[in-house]
Amino acid sequence: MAVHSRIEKRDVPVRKRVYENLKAAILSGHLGPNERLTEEHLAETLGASRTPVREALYKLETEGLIRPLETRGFIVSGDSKEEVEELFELRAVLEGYALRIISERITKENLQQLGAFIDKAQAALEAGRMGDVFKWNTRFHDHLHELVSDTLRLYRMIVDMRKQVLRHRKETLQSMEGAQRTLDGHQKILLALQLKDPELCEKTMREHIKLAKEDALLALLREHKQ
Amino acid sequence: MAVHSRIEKRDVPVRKRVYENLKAAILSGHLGPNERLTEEHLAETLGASRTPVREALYKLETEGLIRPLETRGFIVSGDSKEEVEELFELRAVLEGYALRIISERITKENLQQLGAFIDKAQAALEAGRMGDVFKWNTRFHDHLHELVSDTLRLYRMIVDMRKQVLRHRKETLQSMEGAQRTLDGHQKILLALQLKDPELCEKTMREHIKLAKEDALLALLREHKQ
DNA sequence: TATCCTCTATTTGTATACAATTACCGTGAA
DNA sequence: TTCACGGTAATTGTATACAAATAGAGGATA
Repeated sequence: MAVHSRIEKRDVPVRKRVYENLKAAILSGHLGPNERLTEEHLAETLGASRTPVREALYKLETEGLIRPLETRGFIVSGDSKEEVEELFELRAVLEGYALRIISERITKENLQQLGAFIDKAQAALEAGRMGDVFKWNTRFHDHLHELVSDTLRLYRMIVDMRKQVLRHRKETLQSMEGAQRTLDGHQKILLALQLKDPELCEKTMREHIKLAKEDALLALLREHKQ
Repeated sequence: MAVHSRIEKRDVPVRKRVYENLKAAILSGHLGPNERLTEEHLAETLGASRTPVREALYKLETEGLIRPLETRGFIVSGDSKEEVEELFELRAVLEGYALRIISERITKENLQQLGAFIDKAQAALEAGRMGDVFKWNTRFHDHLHELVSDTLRLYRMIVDMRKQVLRHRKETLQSMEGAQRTLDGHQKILLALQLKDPELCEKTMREHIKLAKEDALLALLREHKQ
C-alpha cells in the first residue's frame, strides 16, 4: 500500500494533483461559492506543502474559478447571474466561431459519427435513461472540439469554459423538455454542418448555446429561491 | 538610493515584478523565440529567488507566451505563421463580439471621443508623425475596451491578446498606406457604431482585425526572409 | 458604553534547503 | 570511429523556515 501510493506520487506531480482536486471540489460544488481558502488549511487537507497549493491557487485564479480577496486569501467565485450569463455568452461566441472553422474541414465520417451520437442520445431519451442522454450529448460536443484541437488557443478556451459550465448543467438536463430541446439543437448543428455553410454554422451554434444559457439561468434562479 | 529601491520592493510584490519583467522581455523581443528559460538563471538575473520566478513562469505558460519543454524548462513560444494567424483570428472574433455589445450601450459622448481620436490620428498621419498616429490609434482601441471592462472575462482576454499582438505590430504602422488603412477601418467602426447596428459592428470589427492580420503576416514574412 | 490603541495569532510572500530526476560529458570497449 | 555505460553537474519538485503584513481581540481611556 505504501509502495503503491509512493508510485502514484512519483508519476503525478503533487502540484497537479492539488490543482485537480481543488478544481474538482469547486466545480462539483463541494467547495461552495464564497468559501474562504487559506493556503495552510488546504495544504493540510490535501496532504501537501504550501508551495504546490499556491501554484494551484494562482492557476485557478487566472482561470477565474477563484478570486483574490482584497487583502489575503481567495474565495471561490460565486455564480452570480451576471457571471453565468457572461460565461455562456463567451462560450456562444467561441464555439460559434469554432463551428465555422469546423464546417470548412469536416469529413463525411465526422458527420456520420455526430449523427450517431444524436441517435444514441435520442434513443436514450426515449428510454428515459437521462444519464446516457447526458453522456452522448457530451460526446457530441467533445467530437466537435476535437476538430479544432490543432487551434490550440481556441481549443483550450473552449474546453476550459465547458468545464466551468458543467456546474450549471447538472440539473438542466434532468427535465425531459430541456433534453429534447438540446437534442433538437444538435440536430440543427448537424444540418448546418452538412450544408457546409459557415455563416449558418456560427449562427446555429450561438443559438444553441443561448438556449443552454436560458436553462442555466432558470436553474440558478430556482436554486436561489430555495 | 538603496532606500528608494527598498521602498519599491515593499510596494510591488517580487512575483509581480518578475512576471512583468519577463513578459516585457518576451513581448519586446528581448527574449527571442526558442530561447531556453531556467528558473535558477532567471532568478539570478532578476534578483529574486526561484519561488516568484516559478509563479511567473506558470502564469506565462497559461497565457501561452512560453511553453514547457518535454522534460524540463520552458522556451519562449515562437511566432510561427500559424500562431500569429490564430491569435488574430481569435482577436477578430472576440473584439467583434465586444463591438456588438458596445453598440448597444454606447453614448454620444463616447462616439464624440472616438471621433476625436480618429481626427487626431489623421492629423498626425498627414504631418508624418507616425509615433502619434500609433498613439491615437491605441487610444481609440483602449477607449472601446474600456466600454466592456465590466464584462470581466471578455475584457481580460481582449486586453491580453492585444498585448501579445503588439510584438507583431511595431513595423506595420511604419508604412503610410498601412496607417491610412487602419484609420479607414476605425472610421468604418465609428460609422457602424453610430448606426447602432450590432450585426454590422461585429462584421466591421472582424474585417478590421483581419486586415491587421494580413499586415502582421506580411511583416512576419519579411522578417523571416532576412 | 464607545472608541482607539496595542499586542498577538494568522496568514501570506519570499528565500532557501534538500532530494529526485535528467542531461551531459567522458571514458572504455567493440 | 561509434556506441554504450557510468558518473557528475544542472535543474526541477517539494518542503520548510523566516520575515512582513494584517486581522482580530482585549484592555485602557474618555
